[in-house]
Amino acid sequence: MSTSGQPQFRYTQTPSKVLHLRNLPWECIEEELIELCKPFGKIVNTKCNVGANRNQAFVEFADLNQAINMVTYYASSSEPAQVRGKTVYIQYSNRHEIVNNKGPGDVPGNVLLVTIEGVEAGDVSIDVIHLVFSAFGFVHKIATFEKAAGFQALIQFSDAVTASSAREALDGRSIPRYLLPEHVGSCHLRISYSAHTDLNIKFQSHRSRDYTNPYLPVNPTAIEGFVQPAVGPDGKKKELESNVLLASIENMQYAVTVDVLHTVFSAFGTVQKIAIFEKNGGTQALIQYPDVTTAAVAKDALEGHCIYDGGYCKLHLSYSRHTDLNVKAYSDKSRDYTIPESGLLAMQQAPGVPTAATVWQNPQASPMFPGSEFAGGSAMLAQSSAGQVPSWDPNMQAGRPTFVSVSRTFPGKTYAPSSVQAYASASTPGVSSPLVQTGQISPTVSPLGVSQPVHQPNMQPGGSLPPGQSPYYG
DNA sequence: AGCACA
Repeated sequence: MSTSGQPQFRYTQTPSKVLHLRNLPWECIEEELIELCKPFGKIVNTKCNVGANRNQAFVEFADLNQAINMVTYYASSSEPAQVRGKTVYIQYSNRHEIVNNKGPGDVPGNVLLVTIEGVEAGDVSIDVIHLVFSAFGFVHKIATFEKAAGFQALIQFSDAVTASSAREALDGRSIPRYLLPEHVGSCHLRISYSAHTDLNIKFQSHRSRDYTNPYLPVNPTAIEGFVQPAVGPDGKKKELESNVLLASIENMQYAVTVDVLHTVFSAFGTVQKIAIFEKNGGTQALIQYPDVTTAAVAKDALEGHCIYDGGYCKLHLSYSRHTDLNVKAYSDKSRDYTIPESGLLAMQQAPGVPTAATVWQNPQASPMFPGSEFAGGSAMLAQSSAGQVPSWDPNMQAGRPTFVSVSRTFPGKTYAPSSVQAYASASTPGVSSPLVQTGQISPTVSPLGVSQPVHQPNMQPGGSLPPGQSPYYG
């Protein structure tokens, strides 16, 4: 069944109504493809900006003869096919139809997902991002974070039209050099659409902003300047407490699923959300409780204990810097128990950020806050007039007008007052969970028994039960 | 300048 493999040469290729175009300018847009091809027939589909360099494209004609016409025409023409002055090479595609799988990032929305390539998180301040994107309209909110893909930002506009104008203008372009630190080489913006419609910004911080809500509290850790481990009265470092626990799972010989974790951690109170992920080759999980107290009890009770008998899946717990996980409601790696009917809702959940089953934003996550001045000391804050779309010139030199120094308060356009309500909804559901007191958890009694005694792995302090008891995940 | 990975 190996049909591929043989290199196809121009003269031996079987005709197809799909043509493969190479050597296009990377900026090439569909209109230009159509312009080039439509003299030869009816175009029913295109796919442009294909390939690593985004310089290839496919065009599908309604009829095979139309494609043949185009190929034969340019095969004997003295004028090569051109787009923007570049010679375009045309051949039959080795496929016979274009499959347009629009990824989630291609569905227009009011929130953009911007990947800033070639920079570290610290290189591009949120003010610079705000400045750049404000050129296209009022930026409501920005959340930045680091992912495998690199430094990313979600940028929320009023509507999809504004967002798409920003995308059209900026995708593939670079942030002007003068807005970047010296050491940054190139930094291309890769822009797609997020499925989010309204970002949930909890704090104004150096990595997230809500420009619609001047009353939003400033990240407390930002005010302090640094997130430094608090020092207890005894002078020892005290962990910052949190309602979210970070569990590292050691010696993970058996599958640890969301359900298993839910069972284990529910013994101490309502578990709101769980996210499992891989880090440094190990498995970790975040478990969110409604409050710090519950988390503290669970942490103390479970620390160092094993999910399975025999020392398997040993838990090490610490407090996360997260306070509210933003997870898919229902996936194999995450669960949001605060959403009713999460099984159904899971289908509609917004996969705003690609690649990960779990996504969370944390305004407090970075340990550093640059400077005491809240706006990060940036003198580059600019307030461009919302709604206007200045032309974007990446070669723009410093010293251009438009910069005004803006105070360290946030540009206080109070738009939708309704946005305030959104924050109220971010709190915990009104489930008062009966806490299992620490004292009640004898080291020899499995807390698992509390909730789901049947068919669940045994929570053992150190494998002291009779050996040979196998976990139910075998 | 050489085939789409959503």
